[in-house]
Amino acid sequence: MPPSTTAASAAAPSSTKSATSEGSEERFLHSPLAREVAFLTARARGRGNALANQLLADLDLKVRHFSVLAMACSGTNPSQRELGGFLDLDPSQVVALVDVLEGRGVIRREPDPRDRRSKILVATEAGQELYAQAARRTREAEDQTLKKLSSAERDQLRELLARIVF
Amino acid sequence: MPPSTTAASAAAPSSTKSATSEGSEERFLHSPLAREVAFLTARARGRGNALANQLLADLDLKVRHFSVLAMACSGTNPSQRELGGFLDLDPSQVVALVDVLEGRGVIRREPDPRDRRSKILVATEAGQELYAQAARRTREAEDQTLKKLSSAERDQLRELLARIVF
DNA sequence: TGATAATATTGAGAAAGTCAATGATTTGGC
DNA sequence: GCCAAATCATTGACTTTCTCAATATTATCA
Repeated sequence: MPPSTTAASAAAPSSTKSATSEGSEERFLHSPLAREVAFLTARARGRGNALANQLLADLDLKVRHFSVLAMACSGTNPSQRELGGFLDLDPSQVVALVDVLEGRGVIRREPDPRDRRSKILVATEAGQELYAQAARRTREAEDQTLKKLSSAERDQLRELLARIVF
Repeated sequence: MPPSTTAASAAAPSSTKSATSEGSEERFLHSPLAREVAFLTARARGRGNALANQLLADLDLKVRHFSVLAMACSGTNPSQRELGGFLDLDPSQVVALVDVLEGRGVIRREPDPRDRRSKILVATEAGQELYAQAARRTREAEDQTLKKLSSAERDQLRELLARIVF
């Protein structure tokens, strides 16, 4: 038996080209998925990540490396486990990331005076300098992705996101 | 020669256990990274995804499958290429996802009357039913992840995110 | 018509994520 | 103080996801 609904009855994609740079996405803007914050955050993260990775490329960094470098520069002296918890990384991923950054001489593993199992991450001088350069680029990336938002709206977005993830 | 800066001078993680369920993250809350929306969206996406995947598990769905099912159910009749663009998926990933969903009989590839290269995605009856069940679960997941936000704040968050990703 | 581009597909390889096992160490109960 | 259980970093295997190039079919357009 044939399905009750006949498909492909509403689409008219190729006729009108949008004036802006966007393609045929207006059609999907009112779909239920486009209202889910899970979808929206996934897309925001995807776009932001891609742009940031692009801007960090000439420093041989990806956002994942930048994130651990940033934490090593933060003065909070995180252990690897704490870092993994904060960045949502498996312990094994942490050692891999720390290995490459330590291999580049930008961070160090230091013994934790309170617990000899644990290792504390700190940035070297070179690490601080690299972080300074990288942070400029990620700020640029953030500015770009938030360009449609006012300063107040950016703070608002930050605050709302912080409320749901902490 | 010893390094100029002595590390591990400020941490006191294990002494006070937080009253809530969170661990030692308060220490990192004022780090620069915690103010970056790239980081916040990544974390939000990670948490949301994990919870949604959990709630969808008994339907043998992940959010990635749910997303294409949702679009197939939306009445917008997306082509595979359009779907990939909207969901930030490589064409090859789209065919893989569509293959499994079509194999389960919940969506169909239909010929695009305007372009015989392209294939349009529509949901079957079984697909609509599966989507109804799945959507309940993702709504539950969203409600859970946004539980600290008022209804107005949720709308605000949705609107701000939509502005930056569309 | 013929050249160029776009669509879905395949396949290969890299990157990222997941998980279990292990040695060293700490913690907590006794 | 001692022993069992838990925790931390690490390794290695494995799965999933991502990325990219090549291809056959079909559209577009000069």
